[in-house]
Amino acid sequence: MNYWLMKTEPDECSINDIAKAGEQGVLWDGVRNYQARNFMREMTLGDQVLIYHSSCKTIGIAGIAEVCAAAFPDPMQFDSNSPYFDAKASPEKPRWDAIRLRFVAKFSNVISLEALKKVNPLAGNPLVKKGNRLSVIPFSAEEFTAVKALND
DNA sequence: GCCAACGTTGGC
DNA sequence: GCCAACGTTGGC
Repeated sequence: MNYWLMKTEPDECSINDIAKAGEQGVLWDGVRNYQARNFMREMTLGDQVLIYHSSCKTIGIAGIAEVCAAAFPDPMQFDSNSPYFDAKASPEKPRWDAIRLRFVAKFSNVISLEALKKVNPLAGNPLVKKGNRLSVIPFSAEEFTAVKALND
């Protein structure tokens, strides 16, 4: 079992949207960063994922989801009508991956970035570093537990 | 809306 | 392989 954090703009896909998707979960596509993609390829079924709302009014971790489909080629890279289209990708040589995420829990309150910066095990985590742009971040069990504890 | 930080691209 | 230019991210 691995732990991760994934960023999303809640206008695009919020923790509520994931909850509404039910058992089959949501398609997590559009990741166009190699480091983030490589992390997605390491994900296995049942991995726990903290859902982080960015670029919005209430920034922070909103809940937990789990991986319900491991990495597969992101269909949007082949769709010339999609903003995620990549002319350099082909079905024979896909470049980008997607996963699926299923709802696990919504926190009673969004755990704010300000609060996260005060969590000891998170010191040094890219999430709380200025200028960080990584949208998929691996978490240790200790980091995950410390975040989850803030919801209790 | 601003702007610092960052990743990617492309000329050389 | 370097690095300037550019586009994007993301907090404020």
